[in-house]
Amino acid sequence: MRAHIKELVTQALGYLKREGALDLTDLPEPEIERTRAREHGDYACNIAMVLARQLRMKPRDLAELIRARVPESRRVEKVEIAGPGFLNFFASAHHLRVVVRDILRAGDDYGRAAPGTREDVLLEYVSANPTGPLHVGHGRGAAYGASLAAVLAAAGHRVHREYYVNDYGRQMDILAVSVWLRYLELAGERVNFPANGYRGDYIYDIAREVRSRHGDDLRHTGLEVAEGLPPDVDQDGDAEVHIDALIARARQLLGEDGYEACFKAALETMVDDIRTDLDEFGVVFDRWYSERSLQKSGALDRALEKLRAGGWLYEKDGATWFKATELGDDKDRVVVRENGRSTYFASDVAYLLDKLERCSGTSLYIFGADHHGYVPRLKAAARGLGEDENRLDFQLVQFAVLYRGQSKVQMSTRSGSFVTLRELREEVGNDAARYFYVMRSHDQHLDFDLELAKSQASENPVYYIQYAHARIRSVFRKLEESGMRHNEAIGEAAILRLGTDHEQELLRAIGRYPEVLENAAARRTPHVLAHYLYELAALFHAWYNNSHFLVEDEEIRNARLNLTAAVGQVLRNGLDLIGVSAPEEM
RNA sequence: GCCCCGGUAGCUCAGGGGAUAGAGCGACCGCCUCCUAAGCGGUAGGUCGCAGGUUCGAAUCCUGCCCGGGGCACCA
Repeated sequence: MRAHIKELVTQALGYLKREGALDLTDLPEPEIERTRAREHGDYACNIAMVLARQLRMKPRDLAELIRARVPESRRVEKVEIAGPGFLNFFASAHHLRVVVRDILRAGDDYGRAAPGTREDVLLEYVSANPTGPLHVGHGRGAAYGASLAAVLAAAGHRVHREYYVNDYGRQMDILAVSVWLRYLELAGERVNFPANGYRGDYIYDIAREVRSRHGDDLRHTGLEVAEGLPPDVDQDGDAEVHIDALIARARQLLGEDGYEACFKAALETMVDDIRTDLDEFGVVFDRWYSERSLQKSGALDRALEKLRAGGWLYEKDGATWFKATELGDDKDRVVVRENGRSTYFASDVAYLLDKLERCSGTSLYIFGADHHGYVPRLKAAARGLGEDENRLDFQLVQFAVLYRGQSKVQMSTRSGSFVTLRELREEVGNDAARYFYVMRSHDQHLDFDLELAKSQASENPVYYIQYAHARIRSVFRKLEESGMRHNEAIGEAAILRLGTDHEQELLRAIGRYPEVLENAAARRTPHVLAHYLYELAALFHAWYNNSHFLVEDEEIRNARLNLTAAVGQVLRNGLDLIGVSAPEEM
C-alpha cells in the first residue's frame, strides 16, 4: 500500500513536471509515512513541504496542485490536505477488504517476502566461550539474534546463522586443566585448585565423565603436578604465571593424547550443553564454526598473508602486528605473539575473511555491549583485507539485569554463582523469556522482572498476547459447538459491513504488519514487532469485549469471523518470529 | 583521558525530522444473568537532562556541558 501511494504521488509529480508547473530538474522520491491520528487518514506525504522552498510556493498551494493530479485508485478513498501542507491518504473500504482476504489466503506466509528479494545476511550471534554454561546475559543475545534472524528471513533476506566456537585459546586450556585437576581430586589426589581455574560444579560433572571413560589412566600424584611450579596468588605469586605453568605441566605429564582427552571431553561436553540449552530455547544455527578449524584449513595463514600482501603487517618486539591505527582503530593489534602463537584477533580476521567470501551481502555481528571495542578493529581488518567495511554490521546488545519484584538479583561469574539461562528458562518459561528479552530495544539496558514474567495476568505482556490468540481459537471452538460453520466466502462478500471503530482499527492494524516487519528488519529491531503484537492484542481484546461474533446475521457473523481469523493468523505469524508459542487455549 | 549506550509520566519503556508526545505497571473510579473478567472502559500524571545551533518544522539531527551504565590486553 505504501509503495502504491508512493507511485501515485510520483505520477502526480510527473504530470506536473511535464505540464511545466514544476520547475525542477530532478524529482525527489516522495516519503510516505503512516499517520498517527485517525483524522489524518492512513498515510501521509510531506512532499509539498519539502519542495515548497525551492519552488517558492506556499506548501498548501503546492499540495493542492499535487492533489489535483493524484490518479484515481480503488485503494484510496480520498486525499486531503491538512496542517502545514500534508497530503493525507485515506484507504478505501476496498483496500481493507483486500487485506483480510490476502491474510486468509496467504496464511502462515502472510507478511513474508519471497526469499532472496533482499541481500543475503550472515548472522553470527551468541558465540559464547564454551568454558561454562550460558548465563542470562548470553540469553539476551540469543533471543535477539534468533528473533532478528527470523525477521530478516521474513523480510526477504537469505539468512545464514552461525555460532563461532572459541575452541582454540588459552581459556580452553584453563578449562581442560580445571577438569583434569577435578579428575585427580575425584581419584583421591590432593591438589591445589588454581585461583584462575573454573570453579563451577559442572567441572566436576565433566571430570566424572572423564574418569568413567579413562579410569586412572590420566592419574598423577599431587606432588608430580605441583612440584616446582611458580606460586599462585594466594602464595604471593602471579595467578596468570601459575596457571600457564600448570597448563604446561599437564601437557608434559599427560602427553598429547592424554591432554587431548581432557580437552576434548571438556569442549564437547560444554558445546553439547550449550547447543541443547539453545535448542530448547528455540535458538538454532546453521553452522557451529570452530576456531581451531581456521588453523587446520589454512584460513588463518591465508588471511595473514592477505594482510601482509597489502602491507598491513610489521614486526616489533618479536611479535607480528597489524597496522590497525592506519585504518581507523586506536591502536595497532598483535596477530602473532612473541611465543609464536596467533592471537584471538588473528582468528577473527580469518573468520571475517571467510564470512565475506561465503556471503555476498552483509556480515552481521551481534555483540554484548562490553565488546564494542571490537568494532573499529574488525572494520580495520575488513579494509586491510581489501574488503568494503560497509558489508559489516555490528549490533550491540546491552546488559540485562534481573529483578525479583523490586530487588536486583545478584550475579557474579567469578564466584561461579551466576544465574544460568537454563535456570531462567525453567523459572519463567521459554515463551516469557523470549518475549521479555526482545521487548526492549537491544541497545537499551533491560530490566528483566522475573515476577512479572511469571505472572499469569494481563499485566504480563506475553500472557496478554497469547490470551488474545487463545480467545480467537475459542471463538471458533464455540462456533462448532453451536453447530455453525465459518463460511469465508460469505464473510468476504460482507466484509464491508465491518464498520465499527474497533473493526476499522483492527483492519488498519493487520494491514500494517508487513510494514512492521520491513521496518524491524531494516533497523535490526525485533522489539518493534513485539510492541506491534501487543497493540494488536489490545485492539482485539477491546473489540472482543465490545461485540459479539456468533450473531444471527449470517453476513455479519462470517465477516467478523473472517476478521477474527485474520487477526489470529497475524498474531501467530508474529509470535512465531520472536519464538513465542501461540496457544490454542489457556 | 579516549570510545560505546542511555537520560521522555511516580516506575519500566515506545516514538529517533513532521500535525494535539504514547503504552504498560502503579494510583483512583467504573464494568461479569451474555463466545474465557487470564478481559474491558474511564480519570489523574510530562520545562522529552541542560545550553546553543541547523531546519518551513527538533523529543528526534549537530556541538558543548551535566548525570548514569559499560569498554579501552602479546585474555578468551
